[in-house]
Amino acid sequence: MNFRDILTEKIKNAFVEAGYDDKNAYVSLSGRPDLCQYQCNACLPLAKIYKQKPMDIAAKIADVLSNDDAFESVVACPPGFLNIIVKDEFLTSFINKMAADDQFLFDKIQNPVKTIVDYGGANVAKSLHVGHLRSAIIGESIKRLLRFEGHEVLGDVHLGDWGLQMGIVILGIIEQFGIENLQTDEDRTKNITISVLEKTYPQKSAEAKQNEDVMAECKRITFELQKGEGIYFDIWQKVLAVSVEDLKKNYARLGVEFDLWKGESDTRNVVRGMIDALKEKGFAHEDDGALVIDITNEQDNPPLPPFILEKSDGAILYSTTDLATILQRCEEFDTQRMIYVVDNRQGTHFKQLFRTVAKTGIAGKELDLEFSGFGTMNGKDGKPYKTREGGVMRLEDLINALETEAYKKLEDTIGNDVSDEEKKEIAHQVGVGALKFADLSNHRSKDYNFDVERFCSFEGKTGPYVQYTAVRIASILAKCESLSAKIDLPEGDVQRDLFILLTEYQTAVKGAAFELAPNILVDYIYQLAVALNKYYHEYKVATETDIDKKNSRTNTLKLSFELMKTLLDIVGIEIPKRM
RNA sequence: GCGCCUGUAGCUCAGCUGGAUAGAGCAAUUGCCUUCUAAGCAAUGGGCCAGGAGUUCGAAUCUCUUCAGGCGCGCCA
Repeated sequence: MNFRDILTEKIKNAFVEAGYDDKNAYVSLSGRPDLCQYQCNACLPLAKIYKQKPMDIAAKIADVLSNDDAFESVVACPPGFLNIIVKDEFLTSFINKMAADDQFLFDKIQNPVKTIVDYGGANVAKSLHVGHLRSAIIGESIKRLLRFEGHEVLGDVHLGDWGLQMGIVILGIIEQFGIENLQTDEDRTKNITISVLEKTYPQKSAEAKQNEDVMAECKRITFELQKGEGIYFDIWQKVLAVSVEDLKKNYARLGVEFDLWKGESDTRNVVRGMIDALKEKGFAHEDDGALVIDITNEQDNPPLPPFILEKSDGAILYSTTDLATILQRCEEFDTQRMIYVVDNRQGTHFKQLFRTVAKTGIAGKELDLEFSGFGTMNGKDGKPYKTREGGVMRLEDLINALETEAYKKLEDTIGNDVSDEEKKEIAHQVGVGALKFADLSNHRSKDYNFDVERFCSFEGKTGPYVQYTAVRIASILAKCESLSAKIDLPEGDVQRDLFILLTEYQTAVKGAAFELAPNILVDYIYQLAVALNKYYHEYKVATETDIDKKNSRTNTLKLSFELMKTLLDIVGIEIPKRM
């Protein structure tokens, strides 16, 4: 059980015993650490209900708790706060139990929910750019958070591989090589490479936007492709294979792993049946040449646009495949909850999608569909991020920049006994760690300013700071042997504060999971790193001559390190062997 | 036009189920490497929480409003 929950339970009992409602009687960390460790504010609102002075109520509660051996003191403070200090013995006993448990006494969820986190956002034939970074990092972290809580979670990259962009790319390829040079698998393997794809889409897409005829041809090819056979389909298969291989490489570099590499195209065999069923049930009808479902209601202002199943040219689009994907997931995995980690700007689309599911009852059961939107990544000027040359920055280049910077730093600080290979490995861990930490420390839904120079500084509240702290602790632990598992009462304020903070981890994890907001956890990790830096600065461990003190300190660091490692793993940050 | 989001230190951001003195990092100034790694530690300065009104014992947090910025409003994703 969570430490603060234990305290809350005691406080609640006291409220009941004193004859008051315990609804708001929860314990929070003190906002005035100079006065107390924890506080409870419930007496203030109770004053009105019971027509008593808040201080009188607080005094009664304090009195009830005066004999509880968990508390050093519970004091009523004007205008009616309860200021709480716990006994060192009580706190330390909890810390020892935490250290003895390989799950740190985490309360796993009782009813695991079958969940899919949809977070890739990657498009076939387009290289990953900084815009994909947020989805990947945030989504991966949400997946791991929920998994840590005990849910059954799958991550799905959900590739954009069946829409208009495919028509655009295919046309671009045909024009480059000639359709006669794309007939055999051998030809296609020779011509369709990742570097070709990277150039083709931006060029052709720009052209299609300018030229109506080109666009019409792209749309026609898309429509033909969606029949699932023929030369366009053959080309598409190769494009998909080449793309996925490249994407896997890039995601792996970020430490992002998907359980499912599904895409829009995977719905191609069920889309027809779904559309027919929706027509039959009278939900879908024709409008302006397109097949749509009306989903708006009177409360919507402005009215919600209709949900489009088929464009007027007969082709389907992402809304169609997204809907079909929901059905497929229910059927294949019996999914109960789906979380979409997607750019905020797609909010309306998902509102439409969820409304469609609710209105048509197409899933056949209650489904928890959530849009977990994230903000746009902007440059220093607050406008969408561009490279110096004005182009979109590729994710690969960004990671390279950070790794190079980390490598430079290593050359200055680390000894010559470290091999170049190891230096590169560390530079990679530090670079990616910096990137993830920086991204995750901002609130998910807010836009944020992307600044390579700031990311590369590696000082202060950054990933490398946290990694460095962990590395230092590991280095101390390597010099110390723990004789017994015992952790003694705190030797002073710094250690006591650390103990209290250690007990807070569960609140951070649960909060982050509940809000789908990894920044809550990242912030906790940072606080823990700060507390640990203070701790090992103030208390020497390896050089301590008092055996008992040394042992207790070692175990304190051991618990801290293990916890840090576990939490860093949730946010996808690795701890290097040395720094 | 309608809707959604944002506005907190010079800069980048936390805090937003209302609680005591609004927190970090960067930047600035100052100490600390003969004892476990200075990517560190300790300290100082810096705020009418965009403006106004309201609700409340109590507001950065809730409500209304003004201003500023971003985004979205049917066949792109």
